Amino acid sequence: MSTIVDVCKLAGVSKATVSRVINGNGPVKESTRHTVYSAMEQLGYRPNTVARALATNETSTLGFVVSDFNGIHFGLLLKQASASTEAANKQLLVTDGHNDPDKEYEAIRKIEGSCDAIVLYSRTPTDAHINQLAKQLTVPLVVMNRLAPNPLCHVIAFDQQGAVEMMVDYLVSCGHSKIACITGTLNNPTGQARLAGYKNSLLAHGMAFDQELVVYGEYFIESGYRACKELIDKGVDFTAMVAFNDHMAFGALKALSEVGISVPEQVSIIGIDDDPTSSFSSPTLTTVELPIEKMTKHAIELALALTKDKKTPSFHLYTGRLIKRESVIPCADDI
Amino acid sequence: MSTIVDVCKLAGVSKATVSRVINGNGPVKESTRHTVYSAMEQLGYRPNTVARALATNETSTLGFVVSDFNGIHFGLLLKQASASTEAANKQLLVTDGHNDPDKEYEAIRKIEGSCDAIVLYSRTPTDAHINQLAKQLTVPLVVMNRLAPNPLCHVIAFDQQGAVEMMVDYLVSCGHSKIACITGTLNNPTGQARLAGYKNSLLAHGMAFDQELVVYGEYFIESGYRACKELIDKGVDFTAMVAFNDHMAFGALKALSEVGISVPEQVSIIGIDDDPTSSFSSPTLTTVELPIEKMTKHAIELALALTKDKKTPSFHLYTGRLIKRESVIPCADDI
DNA sequence: CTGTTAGCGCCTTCAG
DNA sequence: CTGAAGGCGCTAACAG
Repeated sequence: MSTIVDVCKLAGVSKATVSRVINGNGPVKESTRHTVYSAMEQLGYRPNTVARALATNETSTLGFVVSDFNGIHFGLLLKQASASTEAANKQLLVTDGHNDPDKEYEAIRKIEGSCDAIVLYSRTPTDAHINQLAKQLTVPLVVMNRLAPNPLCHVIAFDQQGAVEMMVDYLVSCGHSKIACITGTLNNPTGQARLAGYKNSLLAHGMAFDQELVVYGEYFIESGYRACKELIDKGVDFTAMVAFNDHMAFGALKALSEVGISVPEQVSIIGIDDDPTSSFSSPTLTTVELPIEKMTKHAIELALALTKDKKTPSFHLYTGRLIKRESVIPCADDI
Repeated sequence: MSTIVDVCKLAGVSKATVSRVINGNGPVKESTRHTVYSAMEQLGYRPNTVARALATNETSTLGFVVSDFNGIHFGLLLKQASASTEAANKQLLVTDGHNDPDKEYEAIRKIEGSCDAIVLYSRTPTDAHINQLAKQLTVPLVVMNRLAPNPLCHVIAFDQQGAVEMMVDYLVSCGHSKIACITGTLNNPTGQARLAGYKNSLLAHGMAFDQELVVYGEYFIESGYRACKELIDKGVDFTAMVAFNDHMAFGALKALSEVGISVPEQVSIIGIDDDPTSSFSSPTLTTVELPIEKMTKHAIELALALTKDKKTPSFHLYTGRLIKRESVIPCADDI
């Protein structure tokens, strides 16, 4: 690989001049600029990224950490992240947090030195983790998927509780009162907020919270299947069901159809995510859409901006949107 | 951020010594090693990744390029890629090729300088693209998803044609003869090989290829829906259907159910991918599983090995595995 | 076992 | 408008 010195020799100029034409800054006479260009071309010269990073103290890459590469929104998330990053002519360094706050912490500290800012999309870390990170990190941090503002870092949030409230409200407005719930993992803020939304909406409608109607899921399709089966096996009576994501709703659909319970005639179902498959299940799934792409775009752009100049920590809340499809209808038991 | 010099001063030793304890190479007296360690700790010192990369000419990161972040296997792929990479204590620099060979080429040239080897998982590039890359790249290249050996780079391949042959063979063995086909995009080797598999298997069974039975899809669920609808609208007669991936099969399932054609009683369907959802559709989907994780692991490990010492280009072929579920049954028309 | 001395390839004042 | 020189932080011979 040829270096800047090779270009210097061939073009008969100094490193400074070559550097100027590479970076398009500083004044260079048109003619010398030209000779330098052709020298570079002749040599197939490409500036060394690493050397440049060392000299400028800028890597021109953005770190992106997700809790688990195999997560639901992952494709969209990275698609958008990559688009926004490339639009700014930067690179994306992505890392998997392995759904474990400690591993995630390690992962972040590891990539810290290779990027100019970090965006964290994760469900696992506690506030303590985040705070520690924000304090230790030498690069700006933008956190997605937190529930509350943080005095130490910027957060792009989604109103998890509000989304589930929206779902339950809708079911109630359709006359349902026996509303089952398949939760997600409850050991993190997202799951907890969603469950709070479920309880809260019931409460708001003067309905009692019944533990028996609640089964535990883990966001995967199988866990929705299993959870719903559990409900059926226990003989719990319900006319509607809230699933903490679309995939689990699909699993529930399967469990219900296996025992001959028809959706939506006997049971209405609603999910969250607006997974692409939701328009193609039978019946099509009523759900709440998360503005993942908008949020991601925002996060990346914020992170990019922070590499230029720090701002005081901000908080941005996004909300979901109800998408009505076939899986919810008025309650048949309704009197 | 403290540098190696700060550690030197505090520990009262030279840079060389500090470097030795950091890298655990070269002899260092136990006691001085200890003082250096505590100095580092006291300062919260962390070696500068970029500087080290410049000095060693090794970035300890691996480039991974996918044709599209929002692709089907993407989650699993990156999950495995990240696992293998981290196992080797390296980082993953991923890039989206935007389903366009030229953009992809640019993307690769761009990350080239930031990694020690590159793994390319893509459908779009032609052999010419690959060859050009292999020639120009200054780091080793491992390509996944090619169909044939390449004299210039290592390839980890999947037997696309064989997979579809397997599918058609199975349908034929079930007595089907009017077998429709929803293709994927046909402007790349994968789609072409799969279509060749379809034709080839028919031929092998002495059956004629009928263009009317073939509709064009683009791997998304909607395109499967649309393609199947097209078939139905045209009044084409078929008792079985091959879809070039599971998602399109789901779309087809929807289209069929909308017009009251029951699967598998009236039409059998088979897909490729073994998508997690395939066990939960109604009916569950017969499909061919791709050993994506194995292939990815292999690719990463090979790439990692190549950073140590180059080997002469190799070719590794993986094959699919038929997974029988409910969506295929013997042909009713069978006499 | 440890220190000295060059670089790695580029950017960036500061002179001219 | 251009060149010289120092430095980014670390590694790696080479001496001692």
